[in-house]
Amino acid sequence: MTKNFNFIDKLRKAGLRPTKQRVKICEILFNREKTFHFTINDLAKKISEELNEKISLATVYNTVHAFEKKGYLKEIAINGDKSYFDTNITAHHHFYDEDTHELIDCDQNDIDSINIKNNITGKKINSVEILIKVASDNQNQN
Amino acid sequence: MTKNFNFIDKLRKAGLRPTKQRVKICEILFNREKTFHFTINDLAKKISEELNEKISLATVYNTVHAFEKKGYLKEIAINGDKSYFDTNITAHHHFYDEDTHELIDCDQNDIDSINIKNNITGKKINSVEILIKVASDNQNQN
DNA sequence: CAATAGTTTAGAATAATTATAATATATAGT
DNA sequence: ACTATATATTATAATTATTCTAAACTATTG
Ligand SMILES: [Mn+2]
Ligand SMILES: [Mn+2]
Ligand SMILES: [Zn+2]
Ligand SMILES: [Zn+2]
Repeated sequence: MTKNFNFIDKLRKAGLRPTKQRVKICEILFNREKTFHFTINDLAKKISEELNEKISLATVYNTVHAFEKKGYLKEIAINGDKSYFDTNITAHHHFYDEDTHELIDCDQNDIDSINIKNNITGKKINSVEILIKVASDNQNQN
Repeated sequence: MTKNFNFIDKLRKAGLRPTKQRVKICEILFNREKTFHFTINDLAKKISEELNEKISLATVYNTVHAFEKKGYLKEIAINGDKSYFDTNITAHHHFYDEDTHELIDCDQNDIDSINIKNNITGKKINSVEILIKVASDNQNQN
């Protein structure tokens, strides 16, 4: 309850109208201890599980993209299939479990900072991210 | 001409039948000095430009995936929209130009090797890749 | 409260990719 | 070389992720 006022405030500060749907999605995304990595489908499923009311899929897309634009969420590319989003908006690296298709945050202390000795001329670096793909050790050796 | 025999051989060695379409795609992909980064659409366009005959889009998809499975191509994830492929199959990092949507190989000497101090328990690391997103320096400062 | 601008929604539209099933081709065995 | 078999190609349909549309709804401002 108190939390909801926080979300309404948060949305207002970002210039987003605190609609019922946006506040609900905030609750699902940000009322948690740990980072949440999800696809739009994951989120839509969670909404229909945890909520009595439905939110239109278009609204889920719109809201997630609105949050991304305002810096509440980050988009992570894993494959060409679908987009992952991340409630951890700091610069950080990921493990991607190819068995479970899960994204896991990499502890920043576990990787030394990356030094790029030569950038493309006339361009500015916007982000530097590592993706570590892992899989079960006992695999069928083709 | 001599090149084609190489491609036929290359395909045979990988257990792929050297069909007309596969050899043609080999020519387009591998008869070049520099790494080629492309989307299926890029490749399909090149095929229809450089060839007199058409190759069905399904065959382009099938062939690219067959080559990927055999290790002739690598898939690179940039965003959730579409897949990029890479004729440079060695482990390497990329710049992604957000203005032109171009992928550029990063010289291995320009980045020190990455040391991951803690892996996920019970999992084996399959790949470690950096994606450096760059954009024009003189941008609209929102 | 009324006006307005912004939001939600169902459903249509697009775009990337994959599946289907008929036809064609490559290859191994004769 | 001819035939049988497995595999590949193709046009087209189907699927999936995402975005668009336009009408109904709602938050904010005065
Ligand atoms: Mn997006
Ligand atoms: Mn693929
Ligand atoms: Zn993360
Ligand atoms: Zn490359």
